[in-house]
Amino acid sequence: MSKEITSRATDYSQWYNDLVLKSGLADYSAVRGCMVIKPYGYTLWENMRDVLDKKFKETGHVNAYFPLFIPKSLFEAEEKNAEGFAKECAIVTHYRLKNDPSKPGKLMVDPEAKLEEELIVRPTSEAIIWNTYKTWIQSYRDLPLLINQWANVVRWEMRTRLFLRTAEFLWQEGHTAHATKQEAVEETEKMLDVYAEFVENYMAVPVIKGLKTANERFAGAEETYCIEAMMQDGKALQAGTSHFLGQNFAKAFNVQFLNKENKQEFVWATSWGVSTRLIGALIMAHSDDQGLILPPKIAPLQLVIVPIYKGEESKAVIDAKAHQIMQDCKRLGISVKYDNHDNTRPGWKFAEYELKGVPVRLAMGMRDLEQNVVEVARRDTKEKQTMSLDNVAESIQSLLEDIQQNMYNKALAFRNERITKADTWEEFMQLLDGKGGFIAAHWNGKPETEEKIKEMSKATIRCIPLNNKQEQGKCILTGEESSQRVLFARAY
RNA sequence: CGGGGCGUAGCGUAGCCCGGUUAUCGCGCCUGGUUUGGGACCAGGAGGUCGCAAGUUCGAAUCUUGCCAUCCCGACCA
Repeated sequence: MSKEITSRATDYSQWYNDLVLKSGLADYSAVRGCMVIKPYGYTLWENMRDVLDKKFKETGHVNAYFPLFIPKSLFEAEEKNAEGFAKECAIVTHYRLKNDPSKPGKLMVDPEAKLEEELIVRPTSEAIIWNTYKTWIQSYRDLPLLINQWANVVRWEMRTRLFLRTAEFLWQEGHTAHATKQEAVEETEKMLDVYAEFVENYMAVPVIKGLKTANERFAGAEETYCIEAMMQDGKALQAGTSHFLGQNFAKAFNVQFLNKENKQEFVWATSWGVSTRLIGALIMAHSDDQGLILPPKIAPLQLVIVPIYKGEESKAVIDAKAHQIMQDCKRLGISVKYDNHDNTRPGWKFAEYELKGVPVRLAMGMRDLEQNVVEVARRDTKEKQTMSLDNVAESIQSLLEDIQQNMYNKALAFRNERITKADTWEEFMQLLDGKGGFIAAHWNGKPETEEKIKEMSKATIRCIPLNNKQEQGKCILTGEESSQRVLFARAY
C-alpha cells in the first residue's frame, strides 16, 4: 500500500490532505464538500469534546439540544445575522418524494409536497435558540441562562477543505443570557479563556487572544473575541470565537425580563463556539513528513507496544510481559494498544503508528527482555532510548507529560519567531510573501483601509490582541496616525 | 460561480495524441510456505459496466458531442 505522504516543502495542501486521509482520521464522502470522520478521527474529537464539556460544566453551563431546522421567518428575524449567512444556506423546501412516471425505478420530488414555509438547515442556532429563550425568561431570577449544545451545522461553502471547512461540521455552540451588559461581557471573556486554556494546554497549540475588527466580526455581534493560531506554513487559523451579542438578539426575538425594580429590560447575550476545525489546527501545527504528531493529552492512543519475535515460543514470552505492562499503564490511565498481529512486520507497524501520531511506542524483543529493558521511541522528536522494565509505566507517564510540554514549547517558539513588526508597505509585503506569520503593523482603524489591504495583499487583520501595547505610529497603508499595532496574516 | 486538472479492479496507475488479439503495472486481498530489531519474500489465485449517454466506425478505454462526478487555484467563509 502506498502510504508515502507528500512532503510539506513540496506541496503543503497535498501534505495536509495526505495526513488526514492516510492516517485514518477522515475520508471524502459521497456528498460534495462533506467528510466522513473515521473512528480514529472521531475518537480524537471525543477526547477533545470530553475535556471541553467538563470545562463548560465547571463554569456553570448545562447541555441541551435544539432542532436542526429553522423556519425562514425566525431565521431572518435578526437581520445582520441572517444576511451574514444567507449566501451559504441549505434549504428544505419539500417533504416527500414519489415515483417518477417518466423514469421507472427513479424518484422525484413530489411537487404536491411543497412546504408552506421553507426550513433553513441551521448554519448556527442563534435564531431558534433565542426564539425558545423568549418563553423561558421572564424574571431576573431566570438569569443567567447558561446553555451549550453539541451539534452539527451546515454552511454551503463554495470551496471546502478537510476539517478546516466542510459543508457540514460538528461543533459546540454556547448561548447565554444575562441581566447586565457587564456580566455578558465577562461571560464572553471567560469562555474565550476556556478555549485558550484548552487549545494551549491540551492541544499544545499556542494562541493569541484578541478582538476582531468590525469587518471580521460575527454577523449580529457587538464584539467578537477570538483565539488565533499559527500553522507551520506561516498562515493563521482562527481556532475559536466568543461573541458578545449585546441586546441584538434579545430585541429581534423580544426576550425581556422583569428586573428587581419591576421594569422590563432586554437581556444581554453571548455565543461561543469551537468546531472540528480544531482537528485541522492540530494537524497543521504539529505534524511532519512522517505523519501526525498528536499531543498525549488528547491522542486517541497514547502508547503502542510492538513485539519483535521469532517463533511462537518467544511470542508467548513477549505477550505475557506486554500484557503486564498494559495492565500497569491502564492503571495509570494511559491508553495503550498491544499490536501483536502477525500480518504485518515490526517495520511496517513502526511506520504506521508514526503516521497515526501515537506519542510513544515500545518495541520489545527477547534481546530486551533478557536484559530487563525495552526500547522506547517518542513520536515528537523521533528519539529512541532504552528504558528499564522496572516501573516502566511510571516512566512512560512522565515521558508523555514531557512530550506534551515539548510539543507546546516547540510550537510556541515557532509561533513567536513568526510575529514580526513591519513599518512600511514594502516590508509588509516582503514578510507576507517570504516568512509569513503574524505581522504587527499600524492601521488607521478604518474598515475601508483594512479592505484595501486585504485586496492588495490577501492578508487580513487576525485580531487586535487583548491588552495590546499602546504605541504611536503610522498606518502601514495610508500613513495616518495610529495608536497601536494589530496582527495581520494570511489565513485559512 | 470563473480558471485548470482528473475519472481505467479496494487504492494508486500505464495505454488515449496516431482506433485493431485476451486492457498494463504496483500496492492491497485470498491460498500455501518461509520469515519477523525500520514499510519481508517465494509460488499460485480471485477481482473490470475503462464515469454515464448518444454519435462516427467493420471495430471505441482511445475520435466527436452532451451530461455527471471529483480535486486544485480564485472569490466566499469557522
